[in-house]
Amino acid sequence: MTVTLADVAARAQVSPATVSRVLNGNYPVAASTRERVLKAVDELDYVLNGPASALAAATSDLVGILVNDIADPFFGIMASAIQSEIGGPGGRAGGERLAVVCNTGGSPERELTYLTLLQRQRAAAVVLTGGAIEDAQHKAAMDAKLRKLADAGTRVVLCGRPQAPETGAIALTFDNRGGGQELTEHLIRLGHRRLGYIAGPEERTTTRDRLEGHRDALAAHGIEEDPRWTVHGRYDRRSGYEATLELLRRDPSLTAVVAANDSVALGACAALRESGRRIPDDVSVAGFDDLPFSVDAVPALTTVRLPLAEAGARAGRIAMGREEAPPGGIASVRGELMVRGSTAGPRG
Amino acid sequence: MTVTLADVAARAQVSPATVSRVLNGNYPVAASTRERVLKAVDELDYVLNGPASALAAATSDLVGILVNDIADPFFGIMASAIQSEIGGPGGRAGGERLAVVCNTGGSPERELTYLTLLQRQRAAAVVLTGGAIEDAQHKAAMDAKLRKLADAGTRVVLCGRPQAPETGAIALTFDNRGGGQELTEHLIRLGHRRLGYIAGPEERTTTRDRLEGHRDALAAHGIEEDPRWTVHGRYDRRSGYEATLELLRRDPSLTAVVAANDSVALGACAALRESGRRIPDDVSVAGFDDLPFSVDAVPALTTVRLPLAEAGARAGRIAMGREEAPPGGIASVRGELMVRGSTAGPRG
DNA sequence: CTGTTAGCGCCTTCAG
DNA sequence: CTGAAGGCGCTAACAG
Repeated sequence: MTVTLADVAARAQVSPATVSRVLNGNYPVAASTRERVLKAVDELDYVLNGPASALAAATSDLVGILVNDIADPFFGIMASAIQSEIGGPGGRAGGERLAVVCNTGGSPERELTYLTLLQRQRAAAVVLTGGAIEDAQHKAAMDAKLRKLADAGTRVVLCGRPQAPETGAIALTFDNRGGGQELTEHLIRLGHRRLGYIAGPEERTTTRDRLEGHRDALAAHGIEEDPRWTVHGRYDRRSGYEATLELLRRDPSLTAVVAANDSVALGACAALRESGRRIPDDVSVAGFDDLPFSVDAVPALTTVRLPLAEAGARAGRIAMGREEAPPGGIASVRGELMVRGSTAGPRG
Repeated sequence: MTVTLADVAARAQVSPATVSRVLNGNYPVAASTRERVLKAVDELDYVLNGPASALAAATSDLVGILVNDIADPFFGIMASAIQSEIGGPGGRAGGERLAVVCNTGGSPERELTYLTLLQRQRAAAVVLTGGAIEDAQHKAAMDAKLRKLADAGTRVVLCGRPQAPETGAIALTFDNRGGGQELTEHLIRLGHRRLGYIAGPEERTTTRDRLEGHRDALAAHGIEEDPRWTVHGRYDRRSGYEATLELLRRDPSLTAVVAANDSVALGACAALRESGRRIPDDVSVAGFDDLPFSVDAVPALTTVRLPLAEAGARAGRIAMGREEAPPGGIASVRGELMVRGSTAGPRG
C-alpha cells in the first residue's frame, strides 16, 4: 500500500541501507547510485516515514516552542524568528525541522503537559518563551522536567525567561527591570510625580521585574508610591482599558500611566480619551515591548523596544547548536527606550 | 538507560501489552491492574515514546497548521483557535495533540515542502490558513499533495482559503469579495467617488477577491476606475505607508483609501497624516480583518470583521472529526462591516 | 563505497 | 480480561 524504503531499494537495485544513506546524506555514496536512488524515490513518489526514522535514530526533527499566547504578536514574533532559524542543514533527511508551537495560555499545568508531550516526541530542542510563573512548587516541577529533557539530549533554551540554574538550560533573558526603570525615569525627568502603573498578572516574572524597575526609578527620585497607583490585570488591551478607569477612579490627579505592555497601553489610551483626557497633554502614557502597531498609535507610543526577533533568532540558533551559548549559559538582552508622542511633561 | 514499556510491565508484573492498553485506554483492563500499571508508570517516571508509538500504530498526534506569517495576528488568532480545539480525548495516550505550525512566508516552495514534511510525520490532520497562491502549476502541485495526504488518512481542512475540489479537503472560505464590496459601498454611500485601493501581493486569492469586491461596488454605482487608483503591495503597515505616498503622488485628489487589510490601513493613516491630511476630514481610510488593534487606532478603523477565532475553532473541530463537515465540503464565512471613525463623507 | 544484520519501542492480532 | 509473538519502517554498526 504505502511505499517504503525497501520498495525504493528494490527499484534502484541497491540495499535499503544505501537508500537510507542517500536520503540522510550523512554518508558517502557513489554519485551514480545516488542518482539511481533519487530517481526511484521520485518515480515511486516515496516519502520517508518520520516516526520510523525517529525511532531508529532516536532523535526527531521536531522543535518545541512554548508560548503563552500565539495570537499575541509578542510571542508570534519570537516564534517566527525561532522557526526561521531551526531549518537548514543538520536535521535528518533534508535538514528541515518542524516547529511544534504550544500555546500554554499561561497555565502551569499546560506548560508541564506540553513539556511531557515534547519529551514523548523526543524533540530535538525546546524553546520556552516569555516570563515564568512564580510559584515555588510549579517552578520545581518545571526545573525537574527541563533537567530530564536536557538529560535526554533535548536542547533547552529560554527566551525572555529567567535562568533556571541546574537544569542545563541556556537562557536569554530580557532586562525587564532595567527597561522598566528607564521608562519611569523618563517620565520623572519630564516632571511627573503622580504615576499610575498597570501591572500584568501577578506571579509572573515579567510582571514583577517591570514593576520593580518602575519602583526602582521612583525610589531613586525619592517619590513615595501611593498604593492606589498600582493595579494588576492581564496583558491585553481590554485589561488596560478597565485598569485605567479604575486608576482614574482612585486618583483622578494622575499625570501619567505606565502600562505593563503596549496592548495594555492602547487600552489605557482608549479609556483616557473616553474620560475626556488628552494624551499627552493631560496624561502621558507609556507601554513596553514596542510591537509593530505601537508606532501607529496616535500619539505614537513611548515604550521600551525589546529585540524580540533578534532574541528569537538567537535562541533558535543556540537551540540548533549553530551558535555558541553565552558564557555562563545566560545572557541578558537589553531593551531600548523609544521616546515618542505619548509622553510629555505634565500640565502646569 | 531510558525507561521503556517493558520496564513498566516488569515492575507492574503484567505484560507489555497490558501496559500499552491502559496507556491508550482503548481496551478493557481490570481496574486493579490498571492501578498497578499507573503506579509503576509513576514510579519509573515513564514517558511514552511517541515515534515508536506512531510507527506501530501508523498514526501520530501531530496536527499541521500552515500559515503565511505567524507574527501576524491574522494568522496567530486562527492558529490559536485551531490549537485550542485539537486537544481533548481521541488522540493516542492521553488525547493531547501537538500543533506543528509552519510558517510559509507566502512561498510556494515552502508550502509544498512543509506539506511533505507533515506527510512524512504522518500528521493526523493539516489545516491550511489564509489565501492561496494563484499559480496554475503550483496549484496543481498543491492539489496533488493534498489529495495524497487525504488518501493517507490525514484530514485536510482549509481555513480562509478557497476550496480545492477533488482533493478531499474541507473548506471554510472567507467571503472576501462580499466584504470588499460592502466596504466600498459604504464609502460610496458616504459620497466618495475618488477611491484609492491598496491591494495585497498579486497572485493571491485574498488579494484578488477583496479587490474584485471593491470593483464590484464601483461598477454597481457606475464609477469608472482610474488605473492610477490601485497599487499592489505586501500585507504590512510599511507597505501601506509607501503605497499611500504613491497614491497621493499619482492623484492628490483622492478622498478615500481602501486598504487590503488593517495593518496596511495603519500605514496608510501614518502616510496621510504626515502629508498633512486629516482622517477622516480630508481622506477616509478603511481596512479589512478587524484585528484587535484596529479599534484602538485614532480614529478607530472602519473595517470588515472576519470571525478568525470562530473559523479557526471550527476548522480545528472539523480536522479532529468532532464537527461535521459542511454540506458539499465547503462553507463560506461572511465578514461584518464595522463602521467606525476613520470614514466619513468627503469634504464639501 | 555497499550489503547484511540486528534491533529501536510499541501496538495488535491471536490465543487463552 | 490478559499474555505471547510478530512486525511497523528505518538506521547503525559491522563486515566486506
